[in-house]
Amino acid sequence: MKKRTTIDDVAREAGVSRQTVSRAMNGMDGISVHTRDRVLETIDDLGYRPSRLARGMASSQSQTIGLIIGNIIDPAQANVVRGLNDAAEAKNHNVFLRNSDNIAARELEALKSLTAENVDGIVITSPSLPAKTLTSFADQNCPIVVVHREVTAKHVSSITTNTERATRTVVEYLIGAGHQHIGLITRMGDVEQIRHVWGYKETLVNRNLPYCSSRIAQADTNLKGGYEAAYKLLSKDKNLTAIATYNDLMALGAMKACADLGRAVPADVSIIGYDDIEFASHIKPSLTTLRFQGYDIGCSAFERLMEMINRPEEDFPPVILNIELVIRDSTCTIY
Amino acid sequence: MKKRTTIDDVAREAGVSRQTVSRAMNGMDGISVHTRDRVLETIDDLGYRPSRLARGMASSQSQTIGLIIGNIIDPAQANVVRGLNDAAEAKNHNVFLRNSDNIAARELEALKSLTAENVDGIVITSPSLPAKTLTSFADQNCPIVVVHREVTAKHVSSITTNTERATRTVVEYLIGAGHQHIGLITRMGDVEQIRHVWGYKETLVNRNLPYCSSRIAQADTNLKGGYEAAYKLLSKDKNLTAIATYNDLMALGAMKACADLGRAVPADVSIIGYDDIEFASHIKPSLTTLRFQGYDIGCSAFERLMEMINRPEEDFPPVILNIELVIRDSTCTIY
DNA sequence: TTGTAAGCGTTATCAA
DNA sequence: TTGATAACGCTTACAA
Repeated sequence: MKKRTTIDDVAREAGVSRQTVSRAMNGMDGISVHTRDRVLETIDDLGYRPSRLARGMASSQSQTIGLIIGNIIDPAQANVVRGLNDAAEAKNHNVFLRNSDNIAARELEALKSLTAENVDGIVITSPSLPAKTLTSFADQNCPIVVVHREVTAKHVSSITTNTERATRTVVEYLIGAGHQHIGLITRMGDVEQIRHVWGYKETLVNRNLPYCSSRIAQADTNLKGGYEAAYKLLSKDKNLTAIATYNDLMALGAMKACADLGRAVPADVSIIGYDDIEFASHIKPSLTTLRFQGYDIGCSAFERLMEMINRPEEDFPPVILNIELVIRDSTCTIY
Repeated sequence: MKKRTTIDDVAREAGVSRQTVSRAMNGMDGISVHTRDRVLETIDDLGYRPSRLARGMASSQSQTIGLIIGNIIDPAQANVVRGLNDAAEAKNHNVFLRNSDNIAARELEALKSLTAENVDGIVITSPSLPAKTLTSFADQNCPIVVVHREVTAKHVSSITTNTERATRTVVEYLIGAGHQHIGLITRMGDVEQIRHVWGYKETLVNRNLPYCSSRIAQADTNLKGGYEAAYKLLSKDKNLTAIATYNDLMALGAMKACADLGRAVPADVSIIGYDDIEFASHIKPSLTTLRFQGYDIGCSAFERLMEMINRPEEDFPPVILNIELVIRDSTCTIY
């Protein structure tokens, strides 16, 4: 239990003032090269590390950001966490993580607690909260980056795919492969869910195929949700030959439902996911899916947030990510 | 962009001193019920939230702990994060997360940076680092809870299963089911890996079955690692009828290898995992595995760490968790 | 029961 | 190029 080494210890040891030490370690100018080197060496000798707390107090920048995530058990989202964490670490920033379980009330609670913790900014993925709530927090001196949903406002910026377009891509692909009876497994009500359904409906209508809301099932965005939704869909509509899902977890759940119902994938039913988690390619049959680059998106979200913190008055247009369809063995052509 | 509400604002508004506000909000005594209520009301009116930074500075307790995890993409580990986060949130604590990718050097880096960040304590899962390194950090006024490995020292405490015993349970079960040629997929060198191999070897020897080191493969503890290890094992030893793995991810990878090699699970090869992640029961065939209660363990790790922080001089004996074998469809009896 | 004063370890501001 | 001094928002110790 030794006492903490402080900036004053370094100053005394190096025979300079506290402020000079500060200048040296923060790479500010107004200090001679010679002095800086000596101070840096002393810092090293003493194993000195500045206190984040004291820094935060003095500079009113905590070097800490918040990350609110729906479900960390989902590997796609875990990848966002990993990317954001690595990017933050590289810039000497810390991350407070909050798991919302995709519940709006918990997102709100997380937003409140994080702002109270003096974080410099917040990244939130697939929020269920209304845009208005988000912007009200952003106005309180706390920029927000929204991942996986488009929200445009002062101090708010988005990094997202175009869900509607992505869904069109998927459904087009299935129709092109000869499927006429396509089911959709989507998440519970929220803006993204509406876009998901739109993309689906629109494509069917454009292609002169019947649209039928009974072929849409809403469920929790996890294995169990996907399983139950697919089970229901396939049980009540024997004609379905394909199902598109909101994410890979749901797709894998749907594959299990097919197995339990004695429907072969892809021979009887084609399944298509969204995310391309590692499991997608390590399962039999491997999963056709849309690729979501979670890790990179986590990094980008951090970079974007830093820009917003450093240039508060600037507007940052949303980043719309490209989507890539990865065709594997869970889908096939029918005649 | 409004200015932060401080304790002084509350004090002024309530017509009391700063100290009285502090007493009221921290539930200390030496304050009249009447005054407290008035102060609390003012706090509420003003929407005041104390600054974690200032608190940390003044009390030299940051209300923040560190969590170093091997691989957050692994759902079993993600569950630990979730449990620990929820427990911490309930006690108004924050968590700094570090992903080590199971690399000892990154664990060390994380340990260094976290202690520099004035965390009150650290939880680390399955560390590769030598016990000595861990204890040296613990001595620096930073208690450590080690999950998934037993380390006993002053200011260090463990929550773990007995890997050796767990492995014995698994191998006994397989032998009892008639298997005589059992392979083992384990992680890269580390204390736990040695225990894993011991439990395996010991059981074989006790049951008078040949032990053969070529039936052991070491790999990364993920899907790819499990896939490659199983592929190698099954290719070079056609007699194997069962494989025990270090975790479910590796087991699922192994199942894919079986599929690619045209070996049916469980008819030709029985596979057994460790963790019981959600996928284990949502895959075809469902995975026989040992249950690891990640969420609860995360909670316990936090509680334990709080105890250690509050009672620094006390010794905390390791918690050895019970293991439960969950028999599903990836294993079968052979004759 | 309440208030006053002195830190905690930095950065920011201004003076030398 | 440097250094002294004042914040930052809170807790702790002590005085009233």
